Amino acid sequence: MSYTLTTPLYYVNDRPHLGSTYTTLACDAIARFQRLNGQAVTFITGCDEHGLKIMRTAEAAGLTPQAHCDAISERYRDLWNRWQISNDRFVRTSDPRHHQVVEQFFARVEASGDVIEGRQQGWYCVACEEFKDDPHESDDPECAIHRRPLEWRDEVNLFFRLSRYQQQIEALVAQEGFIAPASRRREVQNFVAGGLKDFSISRVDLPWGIPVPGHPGHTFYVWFDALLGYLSALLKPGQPVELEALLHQGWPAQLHVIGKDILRFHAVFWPAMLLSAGLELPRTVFGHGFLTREGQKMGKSLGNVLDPELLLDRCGRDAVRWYLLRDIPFGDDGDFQQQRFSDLVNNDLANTIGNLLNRTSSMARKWFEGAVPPAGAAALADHPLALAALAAAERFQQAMAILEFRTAAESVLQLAIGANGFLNDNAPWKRMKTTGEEGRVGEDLYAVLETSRWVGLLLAPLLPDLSSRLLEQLAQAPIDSSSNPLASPTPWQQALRWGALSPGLTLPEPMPVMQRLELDGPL
RNA sequence: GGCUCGGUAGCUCAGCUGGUUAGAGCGUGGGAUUCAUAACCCCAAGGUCGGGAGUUCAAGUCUCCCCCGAGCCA
Repeated sequence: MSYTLTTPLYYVNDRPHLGSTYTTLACDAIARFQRLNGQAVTFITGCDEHGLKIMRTAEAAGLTPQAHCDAISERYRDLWNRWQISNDRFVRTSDPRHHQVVEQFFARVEASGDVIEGRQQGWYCVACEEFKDDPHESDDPECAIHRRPLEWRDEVNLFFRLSRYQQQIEALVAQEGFIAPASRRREVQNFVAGGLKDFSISRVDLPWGIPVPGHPGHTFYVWFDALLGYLSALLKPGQPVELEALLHQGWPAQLHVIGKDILRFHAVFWPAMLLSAGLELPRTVFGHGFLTREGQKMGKSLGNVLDPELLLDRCGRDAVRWYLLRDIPFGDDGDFQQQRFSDLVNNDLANTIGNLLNRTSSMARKWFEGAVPPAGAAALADHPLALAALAAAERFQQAMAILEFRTAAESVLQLAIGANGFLNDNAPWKRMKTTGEEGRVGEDLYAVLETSRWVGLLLAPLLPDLSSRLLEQLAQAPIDSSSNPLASPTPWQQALRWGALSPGLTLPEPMPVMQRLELDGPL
């Protein structure tokens, strides 16, 4: 059982932004979920470091391209560490071993007869690293996306014969589940139906790139080389570079998670390259949406960029993860709204989930000698909260499996809401005043404590930190979702059994597991 | 210009193959309560389901036209 998933390899043109953080957090939740369910996960992320744009950015900063890439990629690595991203690999395309992978891959593609020489003529946007098909203006065309002047190119390049794969790609793209969410499939299908054209895979006079073997003066086009990073990432430290070996250690990838803007590269060009090289295709390409902020696009010109480092420092991992995963439909565009952000975090995490445990633990400690009360009938599988917990877990599993984080989060939240309601209905604080009712009170408290344990468990892939704190308050070991499982069923799966909380267990002093977010002023 | 995806309560969204009084969360207003992180629980407020026409016994849910937003291709 092996599950490989990837984030895009982030282009090191600039420091990490919220978009890449969003993608990476989502992948992290998926990776953790898969591990908890027994999969041996290889979670890949990394940086894409070649190309003219990088070279110029480095130049402008007075650095060599390598020094620039070292610095930026380090920021990514550092940021992911601080977010506690559980990636297994961090690949860099300037790594010498990646060069070897690219060379071997190219040799296969060339052997398939898919590399030809061609003349590339047209307007080029350095920021996109793409030729623009047909800019209207004749004199000084601009890139519509970057609003920067296009550069005229006329050079002899190597081309990949994408056109030969027309039928195979058409079939692939039409396949249920290959492109997700399904709403994005049409767009790609239309593009493919328009006829695939060979695309250039090399550049001349671009020193910051991987030299094309047998073609002096040519370096590989960034995208050709960057996509292959997914393969390089599978190499183990010190392992000799051999493409064939990767087939036994994680390839094909189960899932590429990307932003919707690069869907075409992943769903069309990449599979064709793999077909040409005789390698298996990834199972799913998921193109998620973009984040806006208070209804506006984030951008330097607007000065409204939300910095992930600042967000982390001021709000913490749990809050941001919860908001992004629980409130923004994964796949669609989403809007970051600060008011809603703090409302949701405070309501869901602090008030509903945190306070549930806090109030129950307090009562148990006060009336049952600081310990988990005797379970009695509450340990039975037909207890209303047992049924609720089971139903929530099922819904959670189903939703996570199809990347519907919102539904998954919602199911956990509903479980906690139900438990709060249960407490109010049974009012143990009232009952406690009547003699002879302790047994019943104990059962009710046990049921809610047990429910809280389930909440803590289910939260593990989404909010590993909060999950640990929740479990700690229940004297339970934290759940490790960052390393691959050794046993089957996994400890997590084993823990998801109603009644596993031991009566008599000493409860630690209640401490709020989630601080309310008090943001004065905009982030 | 062609195509794709959206337009449902103040906000973010659910509403499967058409069928009882259109739902949830947040926000707002009221009530109840004291175990708890001024938390929790209950109740309410009514949105011509973007607009128009059509199909049907019946349409938010299908068809056509139009308007608005986002995007892809030209």
